[in-house]
Amino acid sequence: MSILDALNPPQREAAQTIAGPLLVLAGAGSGKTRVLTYRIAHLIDEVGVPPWQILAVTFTNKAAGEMRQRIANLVGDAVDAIWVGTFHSICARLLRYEAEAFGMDANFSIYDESDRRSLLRRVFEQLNISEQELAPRAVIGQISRAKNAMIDPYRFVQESGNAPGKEQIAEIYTAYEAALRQNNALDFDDLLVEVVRQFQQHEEVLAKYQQRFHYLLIDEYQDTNRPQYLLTKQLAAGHRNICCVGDDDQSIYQFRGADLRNILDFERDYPDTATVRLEQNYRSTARILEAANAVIENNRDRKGKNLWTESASGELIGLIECDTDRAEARFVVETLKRQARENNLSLRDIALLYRTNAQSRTFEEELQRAGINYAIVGGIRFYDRKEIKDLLTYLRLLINPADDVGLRRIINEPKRGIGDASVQRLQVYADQHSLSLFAALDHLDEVPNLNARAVKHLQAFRDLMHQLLAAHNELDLPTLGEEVYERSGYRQMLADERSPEAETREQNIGQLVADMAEFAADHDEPTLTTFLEEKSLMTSGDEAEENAEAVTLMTLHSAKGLEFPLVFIGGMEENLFPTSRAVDEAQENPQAIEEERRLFYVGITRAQQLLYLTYACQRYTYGSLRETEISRFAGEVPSELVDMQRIESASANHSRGRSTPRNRPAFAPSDSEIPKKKPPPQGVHYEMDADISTQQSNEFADFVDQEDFLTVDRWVMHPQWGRGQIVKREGSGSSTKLHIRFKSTVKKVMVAYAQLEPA
DNA sequence: CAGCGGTTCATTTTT
DNA sequence: TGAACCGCTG
Repeated sequence: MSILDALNPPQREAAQTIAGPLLVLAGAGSGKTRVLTYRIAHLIDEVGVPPWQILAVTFTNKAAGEMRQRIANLVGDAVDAIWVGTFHSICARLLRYEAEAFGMDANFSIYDESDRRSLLRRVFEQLNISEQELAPRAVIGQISRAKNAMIDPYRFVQESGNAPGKEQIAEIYTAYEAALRQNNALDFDDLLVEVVRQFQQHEEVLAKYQQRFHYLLIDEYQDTNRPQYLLTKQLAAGHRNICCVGDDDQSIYQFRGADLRNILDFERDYPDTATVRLEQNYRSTARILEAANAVIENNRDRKGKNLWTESASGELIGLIECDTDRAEARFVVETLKRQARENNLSLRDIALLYRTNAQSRTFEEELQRAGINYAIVGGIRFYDRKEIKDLLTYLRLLINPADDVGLRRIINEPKRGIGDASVQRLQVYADQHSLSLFAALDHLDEVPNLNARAVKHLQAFRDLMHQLLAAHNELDLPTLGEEVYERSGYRQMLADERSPEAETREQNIGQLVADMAEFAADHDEPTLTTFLEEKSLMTSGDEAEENAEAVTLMTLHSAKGLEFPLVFIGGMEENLFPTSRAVDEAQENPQAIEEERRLFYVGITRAQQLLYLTYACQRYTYGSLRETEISRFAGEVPSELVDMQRIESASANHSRGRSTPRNRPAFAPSDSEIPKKKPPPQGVHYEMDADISTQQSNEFADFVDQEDFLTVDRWVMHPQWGRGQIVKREGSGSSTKLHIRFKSTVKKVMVAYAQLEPA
């Protein structure tokens, strides 16, 4: 009797082939995650491998969390010692651990896209380049590409040679890297590239990890880029027990440097590779699978495989023509309502997929009109909201005061009378004396041209930061968050505004503090650094709530790895899906369309039972109605699998932009009567009760001790995770922590912040 | 220095 | 359609 008895023969082979290199080619829905988790459980429970010798790399934090949970179900607490994470989070961790050996400052900031842009703006200023003559976006793209090709500025300069404009890019790249270092900051690309480089230069450190990690597992190997590939190779060189899992047909991130060769050439890199193919699909109906196979067949650049299934044939695939994007959204909403009713589906079973985030709006509007709950994955991350990012930036500065990009962001946020002119003067002084802006604040009397008023405001800001620095050493995480919120004047600013938007922001900040509390409760050593690191490496997909009764809206990219009984893919139009870019590129290089096709393949294979493909003959783009053409991909689905329909809009009343419903019930408001309120904030954050969130923690302490519903075995409601049962209670007063079992996971929460209610 | 209003420009996809 | 940026005014 083995754990592996639950697997089919190829799955079992993949799970128990533990020595040497192993490539698992896992088709969509073939039980890939199952194999990975059972493999790890097998290693620990049946082979006796200590869990800390295992490293598992996933594509998203969410996938890492799910894998952890599923492994825990099999092996229990042993899961805690396994390293599971994304390449980026693992690299960030490595860099902090080994900062000393690597000769780095462990307190580095991690720059996201907007920080990166701000930094580039500064570099443009330095080099006297205007954003008109050179698009920052393009420059960032080129720099990023160079980094991912492991070309440093020095080599870039050498190789830029005669290509027009390259010389200038080289200059910018050099200055950009220097600026990053001055700010003690790394961008996303750096996290990977730095580790690879440092390992090359510090073999003794690499050797340590090579010895430690006896077993490596890399998921979504088809989407690894060059540095990820190199890092994998470096680490695997020790014990050579490397297991890569992937599907060349689902490679959809080549646009950001993923290299299909990593998987196609795996057997060349490791000549003694064992290869296992998982080709039985357990997810979709036969028709859906057949459609997927037929579509991907059109790609030349693939290893080739054929998924099969024992499932019933299922329904035909709907291919629906609509007049406009609005009609498309109406059709989708009507159909999902009907299908949910007829097939007894939960809203959770339904996904609306699209190529670009911009397409979500119409769907959102129609869902709102119909009163259907929805959740968006992607789009704006919670941690990208202005107020959240501002607060996190204050916190970031407490760790790394040399972070000029961060300092500029918050020095006058909220407004405290420090304008651009003053910052500019401070910057000049800082540059002359090779100081950070923060350090320059200590020499205000030496900064030329500052008037008394500016000096006063700058002093006040400096004092504020020093107070917060002191607070950082004394307070626990959530309390520090509240302190920053209060002392910075941010709370006051929002309170003064008295608008619904400000109220939402206040609630979001309440959520941030609650997150900090959760983090504190969940980690043995909750430091600000690790908190910030986790949050800056999170994606919006990681935030999605699973228990919510809501339809899921997301891009096809975000949908990778997920499955739903009912799936709609909208916008099946040329120049949208495939994108106009891909279409243009295909003129010269027919392969250019293949990544789009793989994306379509990913989309189709998300569907378990029912699949609809929809397109609109006219679509609003850039604010005006444009004619469209059906996507070539629609025609690649064999016609015998398709039920084609045209949805007639009753009258041509859509010419006014927002059309009115055809058979509008007398009692329903028309569009113009609906208050043009912004859609509710995405995700789960809008449900929070403002009154509760702004309570002080010590008021809660008394409350907590009085409340008798917070005892073991009782059921409670958590605003984020829903209903759960208390399994354990730790500590007392304001530091009381509870372990609560929710539907799919056990969470530790801090009572003082968790806003629990009896259930 | 801050806030307003006008203009311009853009849409892939995301760790 | 919108966000984001610029320049003007109070």
